[in-house]
Amino acid sequence: MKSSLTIGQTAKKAGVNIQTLRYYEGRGLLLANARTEAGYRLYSEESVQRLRFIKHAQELGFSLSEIERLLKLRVKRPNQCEKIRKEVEARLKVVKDKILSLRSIEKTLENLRRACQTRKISSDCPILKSLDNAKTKGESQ
Amino acid sequence: MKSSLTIGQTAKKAGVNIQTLRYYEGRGLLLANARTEAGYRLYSEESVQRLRFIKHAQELGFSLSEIERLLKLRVKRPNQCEKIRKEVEARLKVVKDKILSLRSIEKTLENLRRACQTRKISSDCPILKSLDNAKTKGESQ
DNA sequence: CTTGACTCGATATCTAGGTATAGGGTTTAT
DNA sequence: ATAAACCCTATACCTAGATATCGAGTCAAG
Repeated sequence: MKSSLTIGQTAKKAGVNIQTLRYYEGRGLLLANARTEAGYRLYSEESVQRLRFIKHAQELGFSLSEIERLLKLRVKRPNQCEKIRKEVEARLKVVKDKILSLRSIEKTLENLRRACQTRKISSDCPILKSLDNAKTKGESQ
Repeated sequence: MKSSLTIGQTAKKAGVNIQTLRYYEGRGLLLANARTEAGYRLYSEESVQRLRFIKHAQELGFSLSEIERLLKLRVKRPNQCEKIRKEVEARLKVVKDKILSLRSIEKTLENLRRACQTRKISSDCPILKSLDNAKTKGESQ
């Protein structure tokens, strides 16, 4: 017996708004599993999981289109393995870069915490240096 | 001799739009160091660094107000150490949580990459499970 | 068999974070 | 001394990602 949730139950479980589900459906990000006779959307537990993934990923700085790409990743047929592997590789790079940046901020904050404990004054902004491996999109002076 | 950059030079160096600088000034996120007689904004190298930090932090899912909090963190007077330490602790938790989530996604992607190489079919969506330690924020409307 | 909670689609509105434009002054290189 | 390339303020507009509202159909409980 597979669970069938109404849109309201699903939204509540995932902690999102009902219209958000309809909005995601419009974007093709989360489709209902089925509809009742009357046209009511029906969802499953996996829909809830999917919703939570989306919300979580947004907090990590992924846009809805990036999240779509992440959610599409799976090996359906062996012959498209190479294509998928390339895509996985690309997503992986983005994720690893984010982790590196965050670890750099983390280290700075930990230093700052230590400075607090030893009551050492830091008049300049310590966190500024943390991400200064910038991409330098522009050029030199 | 400290460098003085015009708004255009600053924007170019940081790879952002000129109006973005004016917008940030309005938000109190990045003030010009000074103004010329004619009212032209003047920036320093540190402004460029600050801009890059902002842009980078946005990609990690921080909002401008969160970024403001991060940039305000410094020990100005020893008597407010405890207050700052608490704030650092809070920011640190957010950062560490993000790292954990990303590491979980990273692991899933690495598994998927391995599955690709061994041509193992995965009909369901493997990435879904990665963040299933959800927070269940509560309810909707 | 009705009433209140729920759902539908369609459309309008909102917030965050910019980006563009208009009308006018300033600097710089020719 | 004039045109190109800046800069100024103010205001309008834009995109992403939701939320709210409207008028109407549906369902469950008394």
